[in-house]
Amino acid sequence: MSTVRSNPPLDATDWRLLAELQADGRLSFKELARRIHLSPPAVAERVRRMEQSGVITGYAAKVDPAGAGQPLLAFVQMRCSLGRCLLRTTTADDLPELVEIHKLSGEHCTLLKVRASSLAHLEGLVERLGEHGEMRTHIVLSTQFDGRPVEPVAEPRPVTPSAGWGAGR
Amino acid sequence: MSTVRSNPPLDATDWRLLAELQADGRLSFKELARRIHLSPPAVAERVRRMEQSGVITGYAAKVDPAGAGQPLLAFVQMRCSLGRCLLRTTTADDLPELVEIHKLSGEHCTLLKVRASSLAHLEGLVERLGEHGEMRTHIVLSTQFDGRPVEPVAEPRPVTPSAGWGAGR
DNA sequence: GGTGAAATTGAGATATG
DNA sequence: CATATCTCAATTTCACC
Repeated sequence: MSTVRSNPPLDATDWRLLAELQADGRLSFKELARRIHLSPPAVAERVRRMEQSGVITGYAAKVDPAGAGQPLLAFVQMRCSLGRCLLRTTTADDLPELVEIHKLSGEHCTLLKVRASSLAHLEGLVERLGEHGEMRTHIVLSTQFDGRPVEPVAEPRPVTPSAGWGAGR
Repeated sequence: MSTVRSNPPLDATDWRLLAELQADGRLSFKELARRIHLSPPAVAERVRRMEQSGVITGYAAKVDPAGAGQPLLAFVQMRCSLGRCLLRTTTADDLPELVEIHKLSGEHCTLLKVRASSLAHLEGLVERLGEHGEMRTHIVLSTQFDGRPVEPVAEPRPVTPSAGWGAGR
């Protein structure tokens, strides 16, 4: 509801809670409290704060696309033709196989992640997408991992500047 | 546990359950039953079957990466140098910002999806990845959607073959 | 901000029709 | 597959530290 604002940074306890809840979103406060050595009310308050601040956006069942009949995955780089841009001429309901849309820097404007049930299905899909502009399709042969939980990252270490170039300003 | 086998195809009721559970993974059987007009035990049996057959792989809290301090997203196409392949010289724990790894057909062998807390962070990360081979980085400017639920897709319609070419075999 | 304990509410697993 | 009962567990709210 509220606009995006910088939330108070997450501490180590919050990250432990997030790790547990991303691995199993149905854990009770009692079980969570046991795992991170805190009391259930304390856990409940932290979780509620992360829910209300937008860090936790919801809870979902994880579905295996292959198990659900969509074993094929591909990425499609697109450069839309003027007036035929996919985002302006098509709605999400028309393309259920489209699972991600990102606008990119660089020479191709859009990156699509698509799932399909068969090569024939993928072929038909690529045919349809081709109506919207130039594109380049990459079929995924295997996936090492996907949907990895959000984890804390190390603070950015400053890049060691080459001697003689000094700081950027 | 068991090997991947073709499961009995999902019917319309299963897909409705999956839609509800992907939108809210904490719904009770009672509430699920109310929404799809079925009895709680019937719902429970369907959900259990999908869990055991591997269609539903688990339940997870959804975390907003930006809210968790990682607002930047990028895709990195890589062609690993021989003997320096990322997958063989690095472990997942060393690169928490790496959220997806896909091996691709085409001229670049690998596509990485990475998250970072800042441009400085991303810069340092790209520097590290560069040690493993030739690469091409695409920064995401905006995301229309991501983590879209798995939905039923229309059966592949056969591509209309050009007259005069006949069937493929 | 976290701990402890009690009461209320609700979920899930039966057995039966 | 629907209905109904039962048993068990979790959440919430309070007072205290």
